[in-house]
Amino acid sequence: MIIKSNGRDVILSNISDFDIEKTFDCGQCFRFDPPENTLFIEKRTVFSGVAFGRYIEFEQPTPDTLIIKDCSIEEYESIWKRFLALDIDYNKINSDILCEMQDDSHMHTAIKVGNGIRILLQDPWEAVCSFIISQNNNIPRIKKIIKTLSMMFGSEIVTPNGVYHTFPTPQSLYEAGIDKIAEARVGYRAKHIYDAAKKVSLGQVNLDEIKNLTTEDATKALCEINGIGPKVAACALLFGFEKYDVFPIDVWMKKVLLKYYPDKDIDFFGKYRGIAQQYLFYYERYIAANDSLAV
DNA sequence: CGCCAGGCGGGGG
DNA sequence: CCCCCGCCTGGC
Repeated sequence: MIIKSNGRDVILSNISDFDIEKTFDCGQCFRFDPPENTLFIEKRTVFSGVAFGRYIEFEQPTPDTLIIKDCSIEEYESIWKRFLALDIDYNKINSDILCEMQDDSHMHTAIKVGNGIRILLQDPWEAVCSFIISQNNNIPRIKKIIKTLSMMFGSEIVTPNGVYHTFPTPQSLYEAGIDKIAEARVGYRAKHIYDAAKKVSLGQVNLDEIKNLTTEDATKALCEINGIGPKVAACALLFGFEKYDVFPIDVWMKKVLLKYYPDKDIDFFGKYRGIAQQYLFYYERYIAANDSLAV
């Protein structure tokens, strides 16, 4: 990978195993979108949004080039390289997954189809809160709720592309209270979001410490928050705490397990089972989407 | 209208 | 201990 700056943007060339569309479209992140005028059918190569308190725009004009707009090399190195997981060798991870799974044929196909997906490293609090919101909910509505909460309780970022808002801090949501949070149309999740905000604000749940715990202990710690169970904890740990050995099981993964792996247990998927899960998840939804187009 | 959407918590068996 | 139901809301 070659890192260069043209004085305005950071330009990465010779990148591999990175697909911006798959990465931002696989249900792990709710705050990045293509420009509004992008047609659904065309390949989407530009995604922009807010993370870590900043507005940022990414463009992948060719498979091996990534442009990070209005960004210095320093900012790339300290924030976006980690966020996009560009410091991680996915070629090696993919072969490790296949090796541990004894070259399982379904996994082989899923990796082929999903190649380029990267597990983003999002802000821990944002991941916790976002996946509390995700329970019993669909992606468009999750996105809408997070946008509303950010507008109500985040701080404003003015950009040439419009006004954006940072993700609300635990403190701002704690101060807001359940009733104000409920005005974002979050439904019964208001008390869950509030409980999370309260416990994180008061230090009853320490997200920095959770980072250093084993996956098992980290899961227990997160489940102290009302509204966090095994599924939400697993997603938060995978997408916000760099825990690759969790295995979120949702309705899609239940289908996958039943269909391809009826007699396997979780250990079969190896130490990168969180990433393996993401490939299988993407693959199953890809098949479902193609089936519905074919009819 | 009813059902469902990337679950969880509480109650009853 | 496990199973199962209700839950806010919006889209179909």
